[in-house]
Amino acid sequence: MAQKKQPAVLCPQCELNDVCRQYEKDDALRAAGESLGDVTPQNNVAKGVSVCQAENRFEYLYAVHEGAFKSVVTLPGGEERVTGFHFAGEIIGAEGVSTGKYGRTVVALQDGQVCYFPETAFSADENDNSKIRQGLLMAMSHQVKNEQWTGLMAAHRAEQRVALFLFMISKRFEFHGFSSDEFRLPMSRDDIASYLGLAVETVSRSFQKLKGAGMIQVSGRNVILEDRDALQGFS
Amino acid sequence: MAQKKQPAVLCPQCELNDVCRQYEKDDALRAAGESLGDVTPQNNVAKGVSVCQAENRFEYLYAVHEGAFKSVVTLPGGEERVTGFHFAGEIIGAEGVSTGKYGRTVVALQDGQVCYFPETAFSADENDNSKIRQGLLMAMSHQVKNEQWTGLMAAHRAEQRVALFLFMISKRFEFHGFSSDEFRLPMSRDDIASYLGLAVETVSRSFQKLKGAGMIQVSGRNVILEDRDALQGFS
DNA sequence: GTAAAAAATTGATTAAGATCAAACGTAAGC
DNA sequence: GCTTACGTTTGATCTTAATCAATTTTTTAC
Repeated sequence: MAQKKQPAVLCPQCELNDVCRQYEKDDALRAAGESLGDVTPQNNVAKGVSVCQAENRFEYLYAVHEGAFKSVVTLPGGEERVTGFHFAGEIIGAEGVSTGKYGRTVVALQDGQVCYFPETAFSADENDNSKIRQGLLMAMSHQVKNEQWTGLMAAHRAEQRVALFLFMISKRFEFHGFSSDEFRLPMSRDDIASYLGLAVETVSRSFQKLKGAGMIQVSGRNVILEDRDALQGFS
Repeated sequence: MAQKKQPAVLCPQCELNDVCRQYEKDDALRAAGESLGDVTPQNNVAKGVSVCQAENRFEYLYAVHEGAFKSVVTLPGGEERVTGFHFAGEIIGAEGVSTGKYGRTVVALQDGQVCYFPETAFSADENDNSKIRQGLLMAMSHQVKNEQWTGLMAAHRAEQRVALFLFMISKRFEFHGFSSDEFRLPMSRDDIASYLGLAVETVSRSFQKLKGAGMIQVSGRNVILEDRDALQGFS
C-alpha cells in the first residue's frame, strides 16, 4: 500500500528559504556558494534510513522539506531513547554547529526529503555569508524553542504529558501551515512512550482517557483535537 | 553573610567573545556597533531579580558573565515550572530571536552579571555583522545542545533523573573551565524537583541513595562527584 | 486477498513515587 | 548570639504508573 505522505513545507515558508532561493537565483551568491560546497535541495530519505549518526563528524546541517524524523540517542546503559521529532520546515543537527559532531541519530519515520547545508557555510571563514547566517540564526532559535517544549514533557502526570505532546505537535504543524486540529501521527506509540519517558501501555491508556474526556478523537495514529485549549489547560 | 560567588567566565572563553572584544578593540566594528545599539558588558543582577519576562517583547539576548540563573514558565493551569538553568558563558533568551518575544522568565539564583546584545544585532538589516552572527550561531547551537539535555530528563526512574542532572551540571561547568567534580549547587531542591518533574522529597531521597551507592558526597548544596562515569552509566 | 508480523489496546498485579506529616539543619533577621 | 523562618531530610500511607500477560487491530509481505 502507498505510504501516506506527510505534508511538505513550501520553500517560500522555509526559514532557510533565503539560502536556497538565493542560491538558485542569484549568480553572485551561487558563485560564492560553489566555494562553500553545495546547498542541495530535496534529497530523498527512505523510511527507517538515518540522516545522520550520533558522534559522527558534523558535515551538514539539514532542513526537512517533506516527511517526519525522530532523534534518537543511545544511553550509556544501552537503552535507546527518542529525544525529539523534526517536521517539515525544521532543521536537523543544530547542535553540531558548536560541537563539531552530531549529538543524535536522526531517522526518517516515513519516506521524506531533506535539504543539505554544508558545514563550511557557517564556519568562521572570511567569506561574507551574512544572508545564510541570518537564516540559520532564525532556524536555530526556532530549534531552541522546540527543544524547550521537550523539556516541559517532564510533567508530573502521564495524561498531562500526552496532552502536552499533542498540543506541541499541533502548534508546530500550525506554524508551518499544516492542519493543526486533525492529523495523522507519523510516529509509533513506542516512539511517543520513549520520548515522554512512559510505558507504551500508559501512553495508550492516556490517549483513551483524553478521548473519554472529550478532548480528542483517536483511531490508531489518526487524531482530531476537539478542544485544543482544554488540552493546553489540562497539561 | 557574604553570598558565595559563582565562578565568572573569562571573556576570552566566552563564545560571544568576538562580539565584545571586537567591540572594545576594533574601531571600525565599534562604529558599526554604535548603529546597532550597545553591547553592554557585565551588568549586575541581584539574587531573585528577573533578567527577562516570558511574553515580553524580545529586546536583548543575554550572556551570563557571572552567577547562575533559572528559566521559569507558568503553565496554563497556573503551576510554575523550572525549565532550565543558565551558567557563566551561556546565553539567555535564544528563543526570542525567531519568535520576537521571550518564552521564559529568567531569574537570578544569586547575585550575578549579564552582558546585553541588542535585538538589532541579529535582525535582518543590511549591515554586515557576520562576526557577530558567527558568535551567535555558536552560542545558539550550544544552547540547543543544553536544551537537548533537558529533554533527556524525562527518564523513567527518579534516581536516573537526578544522576543525569548532576552529570549535566558537571559537564557544563567543565566546558566553561570550572570545577566539574566538586561544586556548590546554585539552585534549591525545589528548583531541581520542578525541573525534573519530581516531588522535593523524591529528589532528596534520590540524593541520599546516590550517596549510599558511593557515587557522590552530598551535604546540602555542596556536592562531590566520586565517580562521574558511574553516574553517567547509571543514568 | 490472504497470511504473518508488528503495533496497539485492555486487564491484573506489583512497584515506584506522590502526598501527608513531622523533625532536623541551615541561613536570615533582630 | 539568639530567635525565627525557610529549606531539607526522614517516615508512613496512598495513588499512579510499570510490569506481566493476553487479545485485538493494523500494517506488511507474499
